[in-house]
Amino acid sequence: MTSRNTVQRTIIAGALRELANHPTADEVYEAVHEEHPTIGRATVYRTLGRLADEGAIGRVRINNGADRFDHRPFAHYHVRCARCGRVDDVMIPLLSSEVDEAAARASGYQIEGHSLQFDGVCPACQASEARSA
Amino acid sequence: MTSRNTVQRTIIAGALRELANHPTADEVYEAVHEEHPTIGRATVYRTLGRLADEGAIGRVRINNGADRFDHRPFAHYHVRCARCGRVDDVMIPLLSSEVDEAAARASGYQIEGHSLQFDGVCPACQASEARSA
DNA sequence: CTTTTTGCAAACCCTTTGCAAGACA
DNA sequence: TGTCTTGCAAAGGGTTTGCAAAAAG
Repeated sequence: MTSRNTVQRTIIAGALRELANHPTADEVYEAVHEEHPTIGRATVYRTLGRLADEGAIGRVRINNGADRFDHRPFAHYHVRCARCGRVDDVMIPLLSSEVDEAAARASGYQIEGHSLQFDGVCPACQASEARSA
Repeated sequence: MTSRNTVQRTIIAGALRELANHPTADEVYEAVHEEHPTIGRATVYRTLGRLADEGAIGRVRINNGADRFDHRPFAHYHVRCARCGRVDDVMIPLLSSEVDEAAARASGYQIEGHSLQFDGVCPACQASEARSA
């Protein structure tokens, strides 16, 4: 239950903070592993999972793709580019709790939360499509 | 481009119609394969994918889990039980297009759509937790 | 000292792919 | 016919796991 402060944990959390744009666990692993070749992939996956479970970092579950991690622990939505796979923040207000309540009424479930993912085309891919059109 | 009407296609679409509760491709495969042992897994995956792309059936992408298929082709939201993994429909109105528009404004993406997944505890698991509490 | 965490490799789940043979239009 | 689809097995991406050794409290 108690979560120990290991060297690896510090390194991994630090690497996540320095990596921009929602890296996947594997991207964090690559970055960490380059500086600290003894740190294994399993440790990175486990540590990121633990940090996310504890609420210290955010985990962005992507439909049909690797999970991504976010060093900022507050909830917000994300959008994924259908062309290049890039993931960005969508800083709009969270859906009101009425939506969860309506879902609870409609389904009989006890709703614990929701995830909303937008799909679209990022500015860069829009530009390159306009160019080639 | 033209989509052919093969025996397999008919069988797979039929099996999906008979399976309740959003089966995974593998569950469809199991059902189909039992009746028609020559039909392979790849065919089931490919056919379900094609049917979904054509809009004949729905594909429910689950965070962190296998895709599920729905013989009803109209869009609706889903909820997944955090305990048993069951997936059910959530028949609430779709989010207004204003939400997509706000996301477009906030992100610069050209938004093509969104997916909203609820997470919670299904009635059966609620009951079994109440019993053991 | 006790319990958690690590590192490694192997296992795992879900899905896609290459290719030759077969089925549709 | 021409081309789409099938079946098979193998490969692929992402993540988890078993286990003994090492580290944290």
